[in-house]
Amino acid sequence: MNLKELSEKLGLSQTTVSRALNGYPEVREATRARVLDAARHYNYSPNSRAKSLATGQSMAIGHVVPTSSTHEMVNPIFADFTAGASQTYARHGYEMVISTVLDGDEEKVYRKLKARGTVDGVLVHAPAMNDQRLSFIEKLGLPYAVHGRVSDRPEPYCWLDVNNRSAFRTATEFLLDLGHRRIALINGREEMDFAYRRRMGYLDALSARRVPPDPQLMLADEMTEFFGYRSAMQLLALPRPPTAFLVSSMISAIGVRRAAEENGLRLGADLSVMTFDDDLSYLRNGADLPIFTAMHSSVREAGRLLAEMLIDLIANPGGPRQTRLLEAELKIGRSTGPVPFAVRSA
Amino acid sequence: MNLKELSEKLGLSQTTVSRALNGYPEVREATRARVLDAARHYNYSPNSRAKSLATGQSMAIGHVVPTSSTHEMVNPIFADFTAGASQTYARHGYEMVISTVLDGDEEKVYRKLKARGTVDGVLVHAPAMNDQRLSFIEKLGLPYAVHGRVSDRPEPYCWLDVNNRSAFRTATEFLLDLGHRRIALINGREEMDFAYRRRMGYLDALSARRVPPDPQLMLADEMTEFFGYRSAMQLLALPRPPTAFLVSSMISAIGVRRAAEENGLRLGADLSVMTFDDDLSYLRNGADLPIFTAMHSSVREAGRLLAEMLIDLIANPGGPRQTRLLEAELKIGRSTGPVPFAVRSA
DNA sequence: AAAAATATCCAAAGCGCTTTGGGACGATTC
DNA sequence: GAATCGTCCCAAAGCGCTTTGGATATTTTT
Repeated sequence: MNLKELSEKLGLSQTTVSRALNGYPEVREATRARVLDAARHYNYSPNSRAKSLATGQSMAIGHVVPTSSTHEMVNPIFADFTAGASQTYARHGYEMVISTVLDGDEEKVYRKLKARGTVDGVLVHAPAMNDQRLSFIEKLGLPYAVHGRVSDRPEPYCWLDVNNRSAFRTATEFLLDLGHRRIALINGREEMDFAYRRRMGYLDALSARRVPPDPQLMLADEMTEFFGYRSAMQLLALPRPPTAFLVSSMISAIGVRRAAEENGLRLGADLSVMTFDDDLSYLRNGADLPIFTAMHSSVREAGRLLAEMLIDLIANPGGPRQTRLLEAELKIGRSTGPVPFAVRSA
Repeated sequence: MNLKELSEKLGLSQTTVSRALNGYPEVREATRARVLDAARHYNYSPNSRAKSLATGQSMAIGHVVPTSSTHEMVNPIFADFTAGASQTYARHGYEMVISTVLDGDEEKVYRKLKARGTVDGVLVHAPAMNDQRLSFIEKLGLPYAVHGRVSDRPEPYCWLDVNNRSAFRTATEFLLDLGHRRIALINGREEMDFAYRRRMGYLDALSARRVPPDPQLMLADEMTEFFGYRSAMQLLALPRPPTAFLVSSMISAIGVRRAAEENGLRLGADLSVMTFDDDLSYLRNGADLPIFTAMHSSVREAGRLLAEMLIDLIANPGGPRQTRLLEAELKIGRSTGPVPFAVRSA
């Protein structure tokens, strides 16, 4: 069933039917009702390709996900973020188009997306420090919104980010208040902008208390379970091991917990662990009492909001670039406690 | 830059340029080379909407992800599965379109996808027992492939599945061989087809050894960390607690480990835990020695393969429905061991 | 009652591509 | 030398929609 057939059934022109369906005023209400009824009855939906071609809008938004051929890491927050974004898209009649791309092929993919008219805009994930992509996408003239920020980018652009710096400052202060002085930072890869900001927050808090940072205690890598485990095993074997761990993700924190367990250390008593909780749906941080003391911010909500901002930008390309900084919330759980007496007195 | 402009620059007709680009034989090789050069030079990519309209193919495949408004659960394997599928799509020039949908609206979404010509086929996730979707999609005439199977469906359809039954039979036998008799099953929701099959495999092994199943030891729910934790806490508090846990997902197994830890039980010594390892990229089951003894099968590889099968089906709609059953592999880790002596002698 | 304004509808062009049905030309065959 | 056959190219139709620029009734205004 297409527009032509539908209009023939109704004894109307395609013009009138199209206008009736799209809410234009040049059609009598009685006629519009008749058209809508018929459309429902015949299960008519306009062909999206034809519509796109005619309007010049694709009503789709692209997410380009980098996938290295070597480590094949998929960001664990990706699923929840896109689920949030997708809800917004659905509400506004947009489709979500996802492409994975090998490192280095990114520009080619963005260029194609633009040239082929596949999408009306793109959502940029996981920006690195001084990310090259943004100025490239900007030059292409493709509307875009960034999940995170790019340091050293003076040009305005549309972004939404968690205040990673203040979150990690708060977390570090919390641990300092408990008496911890040797606090390990298990961070994400520090070429990533968010990881860099987190380290800054951690250092802010240390220097405010005149605690000299120990480079031995600061590790950074892909935030897997195994990285958390390996880092903790290594640090706990030091002559003067850390008494607290600040871990950039729940997944890695779980690895830290495993290492603690193997060392016979009880969380919250012998060892304190804090983490950043993205509120992943399959990994909720406890129902009543949180498993981990954590800085908490829903990545799904971030997806919903940022999608909204991008849609606004597409609708209003000349408008100002919206930005939004979310504050993470401290949630105290069972994984932290005061420095053990043995260490304190040592 | 569109086809018209490109052909004008070349002094050729649109027909010839189109044919040159699409590899048709009616064009001289010298001309084709000239056209390809120009296309590269001007960064020309054909508008995908126009192409779709002309060919009737959308070169896109839909993934419809159910999202309940109440629990908002995103399947943790989703990201890895789609990453795999997406690689295949990219290789074949397909786009991946993802829609989330609230419970109950599924038929509407599939119908729209078909009527609007947004996709050439769909990939069906997480089929339930006797899933209604398949016959509906079949009736719509939309090519589809299923990740998993649907019991009690006599009609042929394209699917790829892990042999869940044999995997859980093997796992249970492994635990029985270690002397365990009270083996808990922490399963996914048993309306889901895969969970039902897993339970069957578990029961197969028990009955082959004449171990009567204890309904108290069989729990099923959404496979979150918390569900694993809560289940284990509950079961370990029984008068005669299980000595082994067979857990349907790594995430829940991590929850079980947390419960074991809180009860002061060492994995592999005081308590055995086995799980199913989908080889998620952010949750690799150990580098050298696996954390958990597990049945192992890569869900990313599943995505790659199934996408390939769906593309075949779209290219050859009259052809036979391909099916594929993957066997999971037993990987022995540190989380299992013989029944503790205290229990054995009790 | 005539003129102007408004409401309601339609024919046709156009979005950028593919594909059908030739046409022109040189090479081959009889 | 005419008929046949490939080779190489083109004009135009068509995919299903939106939208422009009227056309025709119907009201409203003067």
